Amino acid sequence: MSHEHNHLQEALDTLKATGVRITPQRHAILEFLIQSMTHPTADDIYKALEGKFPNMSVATVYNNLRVFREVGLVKELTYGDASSRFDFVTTDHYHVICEECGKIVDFHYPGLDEVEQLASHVTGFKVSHHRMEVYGTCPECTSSKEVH
Amino acid sequence: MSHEHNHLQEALDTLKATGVRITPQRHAILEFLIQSMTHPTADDIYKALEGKFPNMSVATVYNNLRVFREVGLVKELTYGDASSRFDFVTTDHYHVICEECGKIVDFHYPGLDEVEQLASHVTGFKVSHHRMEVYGTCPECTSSKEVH
DNA sequence: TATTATATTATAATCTTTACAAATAGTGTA
DNA sequence: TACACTATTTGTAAAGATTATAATATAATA
Repeated sequence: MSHEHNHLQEALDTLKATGVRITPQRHAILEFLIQSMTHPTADDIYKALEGKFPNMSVATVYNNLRVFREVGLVKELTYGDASSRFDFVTTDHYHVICEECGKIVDFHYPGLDEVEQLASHVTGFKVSHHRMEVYGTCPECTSSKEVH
Repeated sequence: MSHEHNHLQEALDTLKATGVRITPQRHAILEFLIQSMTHPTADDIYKALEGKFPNMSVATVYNNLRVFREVGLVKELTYGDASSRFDFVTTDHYHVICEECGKIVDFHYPGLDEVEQLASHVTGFKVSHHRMEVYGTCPECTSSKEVH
């Protein structure tokens, strides 16, 4: 049984446990998110599935991404550009983003608990979580800039 | 000479040094950003200045915020909600955001250089910078939830 | 299989941000 | 100070992402 299949099954179980109906569209969106390594936008997902679901509405993609987010299956990433990107939640990881080509690469790092603790101490907030992204230039863009 | 005045003067010097013209609108936008503790949206700024500049266009606000960002005077913050927020750059700090009322509070923390280094090492990226935000509930919202 | 609430679809509407062209106003120089 | 040159502002339109709405279709359950 592959990792992808595991993730999908767990996600479906989560939906069932939360009383969220499992429709073909939801199944397909989840499947696509899990196997996708590219942190797609809502429109990416819409385009990727229009072969399988010629009649699917963009609203369906947005609706279901919101449902998945509320249930905790999916994280919404808001960077500077126009549209949000969506990431299936697996283990804790952060993102490095290439400022040239927009590529997003995962990297693992132990959770920044001490930052949360300091923030909580200084501001009096009850802290729930944090987000962090690192920005730079990916190896491909670096090398293509060196060639003249 | 107040801190605000200092910041404003430095900002104007930066503009002059970069060859960016200093217009009344730019002056006012900068002034508002510096004295504002609320990380305003472009529309907030537009509304705040429409008394002083009844004819100012929203486009002017956006144009100038982009100019300030390019010159490094202003940071654009993109959170989950619809519109970007703008922050006058002073010293390095991070933000805690209240998930109940949206309040944004600054806190200082030594730069997370080691995270950047690890990310660079693992992914091969040339890292330029990072962003981080902490989320939680502010003291006011916490106490108002406790009362029944 | 029948029922019922939930999900999907199609479309319109909203909201933020950008593009564009014409009018205006800074800035350096004579 | 007046001129000329160019950047900036303005007003409006357009683009793009996301949400709202109402009618239709469908998943879950007995």
